[in-house]
Amino acid sequence: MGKREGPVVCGRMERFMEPCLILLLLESPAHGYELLERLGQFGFEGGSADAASMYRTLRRLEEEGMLVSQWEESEAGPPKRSYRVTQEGCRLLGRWRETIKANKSRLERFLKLCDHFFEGDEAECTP
Amino acid sequence: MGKREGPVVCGRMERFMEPCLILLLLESPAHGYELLERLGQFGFEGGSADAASMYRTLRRLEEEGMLVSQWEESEAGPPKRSYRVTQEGCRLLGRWRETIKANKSRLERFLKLCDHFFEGDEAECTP
DNA sequence: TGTGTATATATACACTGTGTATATAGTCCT
DNA sequence: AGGACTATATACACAGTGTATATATACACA
Repeated sequence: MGKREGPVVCGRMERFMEPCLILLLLESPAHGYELLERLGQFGFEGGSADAASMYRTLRRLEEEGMLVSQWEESEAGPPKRSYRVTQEGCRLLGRWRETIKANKSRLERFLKLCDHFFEGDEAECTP
Repeated sequence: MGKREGPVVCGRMERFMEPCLILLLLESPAHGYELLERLGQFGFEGGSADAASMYRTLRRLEEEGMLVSQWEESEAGPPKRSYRVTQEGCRLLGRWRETIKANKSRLERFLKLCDHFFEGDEAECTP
């Protein structure tokens, strides 16, 4: 009943949050705290790690000219920094799109070959 | 004509080489230098960075009991360390398989939403 | 009035994995 | 002897992430 089930299988996709943020902001301008929820659809759990990563990424993207922000007074709660995407940000998203298509293909090739060694949904194979 | 086309879009999938190596060794036992070529089918280019990463990963997987190795004398060239997968390694592959299925879904959700903002194969969208 | 909760943004520090560069060594060719 | 190919390995620096913490406003409730 230990929580130990072997070495970590992280499968973390580096920087993947970046294109997700641009895409969400393209749907509609928003501030960080709101984006944190909407990131859920791409598999981010919205924990404190994701929050830290998100705020860092938003700041960096603005430094790089991919986003612009403005402070907005809130009726309730502290002020929020609202972001929107620039033309540069759009071009960046286009490059991410190609990269992500390529990565999807890599995963598909892996899974296809993997299926030869697994019986349907079996969790194991034999050496 | 500069090589500069904006910030880096690395899209690196952390540790992805690990399950690829196990899968290739499940197909047939092999040594590192040979695996380096076969890794090409999963998008690894086989450069010196991949080589370093591969040898490190093979050694770690053996330490963790996922692989076992033995030295083999070669008719031509230096001896080679030949690896094969253990039962533990098979279980690990099973967990990677689930993780990678999940990541494929994340990428698909991204691409599907992305398509709303791009015209077919267009490389750009509008803010 | 003070305490706790929710909202909202931000950053310091340590850790992990990667990329670059380099080292070692045997075999074959010229 | 020198260079190319095969084969394995590791030191060092860097980049991205996770944890922990800091700051500040608004509101409910005792």
